[in-house]
Amino acid sequence: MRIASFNINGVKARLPRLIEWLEETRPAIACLQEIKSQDEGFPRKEFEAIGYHVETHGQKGFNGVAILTDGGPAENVSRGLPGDPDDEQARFIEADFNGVHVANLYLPNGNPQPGPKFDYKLAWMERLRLHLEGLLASEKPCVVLGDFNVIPEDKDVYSVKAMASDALMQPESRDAYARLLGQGWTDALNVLNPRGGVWTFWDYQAGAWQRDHGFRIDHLLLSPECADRMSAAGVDKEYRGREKASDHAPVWVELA
DNA sequence: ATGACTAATTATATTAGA
Repeated sequence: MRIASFNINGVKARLPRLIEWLEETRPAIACLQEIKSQDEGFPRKEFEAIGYHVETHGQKGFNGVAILTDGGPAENVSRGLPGDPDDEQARFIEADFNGVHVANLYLPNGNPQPGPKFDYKLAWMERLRLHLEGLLASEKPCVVLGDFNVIPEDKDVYSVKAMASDALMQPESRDAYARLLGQGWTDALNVLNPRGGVWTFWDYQAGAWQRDHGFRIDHLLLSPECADRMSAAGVDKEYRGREKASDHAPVWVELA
């Protein structure tokens, strides 16, 4: 079964591209970030028409995540990252489908740094770490995926110099990501491409796509139970080059 | 050193993204 993640940068602006991608690659589970839509405004009928069930966790204007499942509804759907009842940003949704637990996240960007947005990012990552402890302890097959807004290592960015002061690759961001992996998660794209050079995001500006100025910030973390079943993982890079594309490309993992 | 794009919003400039 294929499990995919796609930061779509606006579900309404991306609708034709999104339907096209689902029909062409047909993931069993598709996790979306940056739907930029409230739940009631999400165009669910268009997805249901091609056989997907829809679970959303949205808010007005920005953020927002969704889980699409092929041929049946997700179960045990839970919205919001535990640990801070005052956090109103819609960045996390998790559910079970086909015997796998998927946690879909849109981690805060954190720019500009230093500042309150960076503090929020690091606090969010600490909450995530605590929550993922529990998922690992369950010993169920789990995939934690989405837009992590972290460039894990220098090999994951086209230019270290150009991004040096960005929140995405500050030591604090990288340390927090490394602590997650240290719990026992497998970074699927990383283990299959140990030398790096794999990008999932290309900025709209300055011809970044044409120059291949990208970086890897969309990740698929597999629990040991899932890592054993991984048969392939990759980036659907060509979708970044299409008309009215998102600035992210989809990422996916195939589990036996 | 700066700006470049794109999407959404009680919009015609601002916020946010990365």
